[in-house]
Amino acid sequence: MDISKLQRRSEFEWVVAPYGRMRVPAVIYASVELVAAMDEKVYQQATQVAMLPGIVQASYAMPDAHWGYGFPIGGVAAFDAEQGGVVSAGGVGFDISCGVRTLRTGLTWHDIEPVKTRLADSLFARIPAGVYSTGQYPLAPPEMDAMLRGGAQWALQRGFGEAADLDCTEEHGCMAGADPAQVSERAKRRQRDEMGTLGSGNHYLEVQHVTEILDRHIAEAFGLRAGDILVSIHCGSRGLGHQIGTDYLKEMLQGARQAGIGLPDRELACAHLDSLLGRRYLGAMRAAANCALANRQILTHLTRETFRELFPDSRLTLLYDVSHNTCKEETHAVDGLKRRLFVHRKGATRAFGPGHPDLPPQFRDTGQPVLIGGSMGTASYILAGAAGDKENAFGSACHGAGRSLSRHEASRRWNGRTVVDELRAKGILIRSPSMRGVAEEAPLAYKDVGAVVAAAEHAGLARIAARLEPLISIKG
DNA sequence: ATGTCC
Repeated sequence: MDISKLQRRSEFEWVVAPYGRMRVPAVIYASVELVAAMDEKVYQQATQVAMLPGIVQASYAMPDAHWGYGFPIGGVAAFDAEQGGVVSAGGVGFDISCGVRTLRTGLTWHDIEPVKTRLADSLFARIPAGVYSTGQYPLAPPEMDAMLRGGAQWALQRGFGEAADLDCTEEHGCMAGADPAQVSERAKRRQRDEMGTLGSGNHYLEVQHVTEILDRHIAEAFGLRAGDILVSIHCGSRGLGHQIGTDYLKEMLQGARQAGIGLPDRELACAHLDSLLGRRYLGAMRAAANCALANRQILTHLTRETFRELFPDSRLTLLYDVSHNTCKEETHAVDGLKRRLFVHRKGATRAFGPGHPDLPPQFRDTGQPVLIGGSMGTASYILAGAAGDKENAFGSACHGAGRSLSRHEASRRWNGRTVVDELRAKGILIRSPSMRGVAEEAPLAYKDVGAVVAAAEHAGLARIAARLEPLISIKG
């Protein structure tokens, strides 16, 4: 990105003042190196989002931002229904409510290392992964609707997981306002056999160890110590969310034309929040969020079963479950006035800080855990939301390393088998049904996650608590 | 991300 087009408001904050059809500024949080390396498309997309009706305060891009469909991945934008605000399917993303959950295992590196190969093979045998994978829990229509309404709470009632898991899941495991009637039959049909599956692309299940504690107070509150083994699960709403995105994008393109919303880009198709179409999308999107929550809950159950085979006394407890592709109705202070806003976070994690009223009691002192997955074979980080009195980007942070090369370019440059062998030499075991998928996810196809989280911290979005490195990665 | 083009 040409940084001469940006004003540097502070060391890690870059601003495009409104010009042309922009209603608000565009703000990018990043180091000079990250912003210079960003695709020009991020500038274009962040400024075009700033043109949408009812946008409040600014259009934001996180340090891991890259080119997405309509909105940048790593984009945050909030809209006010009373000021003609909109909801956009492209502003949530196709993988609705994709997210990360991290479990503590009570085990240490010394417990895992001798059985690493067996554990990798057991997990790969138990966790369905890959684009065509199906699970063991087909859902007939009435069950499908119950799942779409109940999310992780539904999963718990069906025997997947423990009651305490819900206390450590955003929305307490169930997104309110889900309306299965707004989800097409086609979307439900696609999901029928996909519950409890990881999916493909950048989705993974990783066994990780804590290699560094960077904030002793937060780490202690999160129950993390150096050498601890954690399991992180990154996945979303599979075929259902994708189909909902496809269905509503098409409707929103027609609807925007009829509603007289001038779109700077057809990929920014949207509907007024107070319109029937806008409300229908929100009902469907929230149902997809429950699908993702239920999916991660089932995968948690499968993970626990696998660990119990090798470690009969192991007890896996949930640290937290966060989504990073959402639109949520939240209260935020804008120019000193509290307003109800619809906050789109696409490839961006909610990062509410200490004292935020929406957080469960155990996170009131620290702020919520912000779970940042690196690329395959590289570090992940656990952060905590920043202090509320200087909330940035409506309480949001980055979600991962962010791509630096396209999938196509990555698969051209690397061979999957070679990538697996190189990581094995570093003590990291990869299990995947797709060597092409592994090539697309090669570590060097992503930005440096360490630089991304450092920028997030310096920009005041969140505070780094712990660094994790992978031992085993089950890839889709 | 995705029955990787209904």
